[in-house]
Amino acid sequence: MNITLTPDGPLDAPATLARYRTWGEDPANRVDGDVFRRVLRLGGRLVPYEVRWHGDVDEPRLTVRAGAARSSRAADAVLREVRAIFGLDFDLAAFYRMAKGDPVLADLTSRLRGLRPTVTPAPFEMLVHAIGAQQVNLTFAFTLRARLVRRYGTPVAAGDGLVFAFPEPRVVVRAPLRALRAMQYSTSKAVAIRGVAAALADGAVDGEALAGAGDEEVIARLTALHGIGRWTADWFLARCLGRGAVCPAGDLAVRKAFDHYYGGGRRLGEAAIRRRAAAWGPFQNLAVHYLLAGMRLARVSAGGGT
DNA sequence: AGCCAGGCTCTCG
DNA sequence: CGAGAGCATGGC
Repeated sequence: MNITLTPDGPLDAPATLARYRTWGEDPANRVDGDVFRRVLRLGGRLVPYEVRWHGDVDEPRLTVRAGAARSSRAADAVLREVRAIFGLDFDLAAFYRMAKGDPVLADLTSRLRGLRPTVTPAPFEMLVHAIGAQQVNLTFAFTLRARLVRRYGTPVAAGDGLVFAFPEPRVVVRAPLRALRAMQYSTSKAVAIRGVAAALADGAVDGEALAGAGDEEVIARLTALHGIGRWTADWFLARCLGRGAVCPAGDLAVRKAFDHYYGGGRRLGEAAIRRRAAAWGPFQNLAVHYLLAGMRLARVSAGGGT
C-alpha cells in the first residue's frame, strides 16, 4: 500500500513524535529525519511500514508506505495505527476554541500549534513502558524499554537499520526474572511486567475489550493487576486509548506543570489539580500535553538540559 | 552519602 | 477512604 493521509486540522509531526526521541531511542518506534518507522503485528505476520510528513503545520500531509500490506485488512490496520501515533483523532480545532478562555492554554496553543498527543496503539507496549517509567527518570525508563525490545522483540530491516516489532506478551511472560533484572528492571517492575504479560496472554485482561470500556472500568481492571496503580491507569487512558477526559494528576511532571502555571506560588494537591482539569472536560488530555510541552519549552529556552 | 526521578503496596487511624 | 511509611533501582 502507498497512501496519503490529510489530517483534519494542524499537525506538527516532529513535535508530536518528540516523545520517541526526547528521552532516548525507542527501537520499536524509530524517528529518522522526516520518517517514522514501525512494525505492525497482524495475526502472526509482520507488517513494517513507514510514514513521511510533508507540508507545513497548517497544510500537513502524511504518506504511508507498507509493502507487505497487500490486503485491505492489513492496510486498514496500518492506517489505524498511524492515526493513533500521529494523534489524528484529537479534535484540535475544538480544543483551541476552548483554550481561548484560559490565558495559559491560549498562549501555549499558539506557541505549540499542531502538537498532538501521540497514542501508543498497543496495550502491552503502553503498560510495559509505563511500568518501566514508574518513579524513575524517563531517560532510564527509555533505556529499560530499549533493552527489552531488542532482546524479546522481532527485528525487521528498515531504512539503513532495524526496527523492532514490540515483544509479544506470550514471549515476555516466559522471560526469566534474572534476564529482566540484568536489564536493570527492579524485581518489582520485572514481576509486574510478567504479570501484565500473563494477564494479556491468558485473557484475564482483554486488551481489545478495554478500548470499549468506560474510563472508570479501565482503571478498575488495570489497577487490579499487581504493580499497576492510578498513575499507570491514567496514562494508559490518555496515551493508549486516547481518552480525552483524563488528567494524570498524580504524575510528578504534571504536578510541577500545574504548580508552575496555576499554582500562584502555592503547591496544588492532586485533588485540586483534578478539580481544575475537570473544567476542561473532554480536552483534559490535550491540555495536559500542552502544559507538559510548555514546561519543556521553558526549560530549553532557559538553556536547561535535554 | 544522599537525594532525585513523570509510583506502588500495605498498614493504620 | 486517606495519609504515611516503606520499598525498589540507577545516576549524579
